[in-house]
Amino acid sequence: MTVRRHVPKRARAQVRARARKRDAEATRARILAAATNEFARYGLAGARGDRVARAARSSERMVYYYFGSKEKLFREVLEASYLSLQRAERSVHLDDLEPAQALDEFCRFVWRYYLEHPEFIGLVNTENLHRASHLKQSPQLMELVAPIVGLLQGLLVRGERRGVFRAGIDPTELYITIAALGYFYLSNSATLSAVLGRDLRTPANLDKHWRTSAEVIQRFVRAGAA
Amino acid sequence: MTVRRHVPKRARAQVRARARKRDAEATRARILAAATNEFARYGLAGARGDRVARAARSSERMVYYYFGSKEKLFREVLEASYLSLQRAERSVHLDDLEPAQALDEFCRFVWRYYLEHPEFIGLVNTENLHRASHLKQSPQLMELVAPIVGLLQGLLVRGERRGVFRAGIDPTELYITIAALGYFYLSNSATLSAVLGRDLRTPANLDKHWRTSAEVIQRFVRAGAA
Amino acid sequence: MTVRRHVPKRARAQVRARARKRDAEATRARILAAATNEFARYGLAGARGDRVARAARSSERMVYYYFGSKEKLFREVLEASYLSLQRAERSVHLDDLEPAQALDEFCRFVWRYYLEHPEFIGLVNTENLHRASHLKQSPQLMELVAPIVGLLQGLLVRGERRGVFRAGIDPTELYITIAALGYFYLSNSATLSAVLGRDLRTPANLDKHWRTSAEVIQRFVRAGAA
Amino acid sequence: MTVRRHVPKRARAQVRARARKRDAEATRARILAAATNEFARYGLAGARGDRVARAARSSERMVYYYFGSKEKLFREVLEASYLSLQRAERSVHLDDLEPAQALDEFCRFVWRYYLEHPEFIGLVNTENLHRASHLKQSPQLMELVAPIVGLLQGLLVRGERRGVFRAGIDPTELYITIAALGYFYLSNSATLSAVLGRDLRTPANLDKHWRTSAEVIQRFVRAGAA
DNA sequence: CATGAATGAGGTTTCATTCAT
DNA sequence: GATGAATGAAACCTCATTCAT
Repeated sequence: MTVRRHVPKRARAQVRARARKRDAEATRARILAAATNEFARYGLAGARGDRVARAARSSERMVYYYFGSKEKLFREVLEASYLSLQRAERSVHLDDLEPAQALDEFCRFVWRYYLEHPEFIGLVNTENLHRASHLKQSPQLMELVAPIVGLLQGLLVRGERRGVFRAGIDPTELYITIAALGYFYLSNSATLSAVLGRDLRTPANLDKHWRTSAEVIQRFVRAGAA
Repeated sequence: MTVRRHVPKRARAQVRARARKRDAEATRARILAAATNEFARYGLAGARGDRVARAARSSERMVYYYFGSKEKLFREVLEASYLSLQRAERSVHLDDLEPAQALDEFCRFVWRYYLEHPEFIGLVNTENLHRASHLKQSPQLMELVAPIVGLLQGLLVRGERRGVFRAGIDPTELYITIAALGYFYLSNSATLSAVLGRDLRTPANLDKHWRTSAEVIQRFVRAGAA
Repeated sequence: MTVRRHVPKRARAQVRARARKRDAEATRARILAAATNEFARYGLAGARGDRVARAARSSERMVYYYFGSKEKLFREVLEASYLSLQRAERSVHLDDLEPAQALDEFCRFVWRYYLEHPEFIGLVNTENLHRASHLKQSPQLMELVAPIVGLLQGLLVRGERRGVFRAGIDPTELYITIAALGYFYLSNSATLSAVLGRDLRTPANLDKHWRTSAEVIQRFVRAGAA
Repeated sequence: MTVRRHVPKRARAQVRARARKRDAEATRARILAAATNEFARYGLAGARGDRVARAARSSERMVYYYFGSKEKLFREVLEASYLSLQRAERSVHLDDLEPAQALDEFCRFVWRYYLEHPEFIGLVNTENLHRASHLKQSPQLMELVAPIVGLLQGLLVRGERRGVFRAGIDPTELYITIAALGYFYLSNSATLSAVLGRDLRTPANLDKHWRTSAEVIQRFVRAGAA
């Protein structure tokens, strides 16, 4: 008989459970991750339950065990994606920078986020196809972006006071403009590349677009002749 | 029973054949229109053959009779939509206008086109979900937008010569930027409205966005301090 | 080449179609018959689509092709069963008989119908489990039994005038009583047999019950001391 | 933290065990009650384990823990229901009453029992759908109703001796007839109401039916002209 | 040419039940 | 003794497509 150090009974059970794949949290998380990818790639209608199950190293049955239905799964995926964006947004701190630089930083953040989270773009497109019906069911998400607009507003006021930004800029419109420049380019890169005969996904072109976008924004807010 | 004048048998057959042909083409057109709407609203995976058939006052069987398969139908719909855009673009004449005004006109055209052709946005989003795989199969469409970029390039050169536009602007990037501002706003209005707590589809907000976009572009190209 | 008599083109097509099992009416009818049996034997929840398909020498797909859903199939089965009963009821003619004999004849008809249509009992029990929710959706069935009650009423009046039936009998209650005696015995024969230790389905016992029932009814309506 | 008197460890364990046992039995009872309701409302095939668990404020797992399988649970429910009826029947005492009045009392008991135990009707219908297969597996239930038939037989003999009941009435048939009048009316009230266009569940109609039934039985047994 | 009938394959979901502590 | 996690099997239903005249 082997000697063993005392370990709390509960902890031991968990260890064994995890080994045997009886870890609810982990299973749920794997399914959610797989579903995020699936919905982003194929949309809601095109997503397949068995692909989700296989990618999550689980079973289709488990998907329903944890999420109830395809639509509910999509809702959770969407919520999680927006919450993820929100979390990232909270990590942006612009107060220490000069207004122009801060705005530049913000644009860079947005661009990077879209670039590094293609699944977000896929999910949001799908949700727009469905006229935001799932989003509307998540009350907590209704005021998700509000803080980010507030942040931009503060920045505009600060810049205006220092005389570097002009007055009269709607922060919501500014936010939409910044988002549009990055989102559209990445979301539509496939058709645009085909139709413009130019691969928009090469590092050089990605970089060029980022620099163009930054300049578009700077010139838009900059104080100066009307 | 109706009385009818004697008409040679052969001629009568021809008339009937022509009528049938007209009907056939009308049916085909109705199916194509219905399918355009269906694919735009529901995506490729979400589109339903029976809905197309019903909306076209035809039968599912006819859809296959004329188009062979769902994917081929989608391809035809997509082609027709891009050709429609191309036709509209050819109707834009900017040579008689001042460069700044001409650019404004162009922006207005793009915005209007997206606003009045929501199905185009839906189809393009769907095609991007499929990584432009259908578009790539239509050789004639490969250089569809090229002329429009050429047009912009001409405009930029003209403006630069007159000293109203600055140098160094990539016409392709300019085109993408103009497109982005309109497309993103309209394509994502549902989720943005939900998340910003502001209905982006009200006439007032649509107009505000159009004016903001026009200004973004003007300030971007305008000659002046770097 | 074989000589053959002229046969209308359409008829020939039908013949061939039937041979190849492309006869919509017949397929639909086979499915309906199979479903009637299935629902009667197993109830709505217990009925299985594949059993219906197999019994109908068709496919599960065809069941949905013709009936849309399990519930709609059940509704059609139920409607058809009630219509079948109605048709049988219309064939009962009691006007030529003496009132007492006519009533006897009517009881016999009811008893026989239940005895020869066990599927009707099964379906009606199932529908009662569902609180008649399907029946309520078939407007045409709402006044199905009304005529039969009217017929009984006429009989009661006639008997009363001749002094052989007493006054004050509610025809609806009489109908329910007649139905109850037969229906309950046959519907519950399994549990009753088990619990009474006597096989209620032997010919002798079936006959005894029929005779008892007839007497119960006769003594109920007969004129005489209160 | 509550202060508590010192109690020997062993005794405390016993108390706890007893409490647990009480809890266990209470849980079991709640499940049985919930299952009774569920099977009565939805039949065997239509019954859902999770609904039973929720209604019993327990878990699906516990249902299997205590009852092993859905069918065994149904068997227990059925047995308990028949035993409940038997218990009620044993409380009926008719010896002190005049035969006619005693029979009336008996009819009233049967009617009341059905009226107040709709779950009994639901369960029995379900069991008949299954051709009494579960009932046949419970040996103790085989002679459940025998005593009640014996009671009726005694009553018939008594009434015959006093000259108020006629001879030759089969007590089993009498029992079935009494049961039929009440059971059928209540079991089929949904479809009958729909089809007769008259709500059989109103107090007035329930009362009218009870009175009719009582008269049917009295006239059936009463001594008098053949 | 046109069409009513048919269908294989696979999708989502549910069900009763067992595993493993 | 009690329980959270898991699951195989099969249910219902849908989809894009073809058959056969």
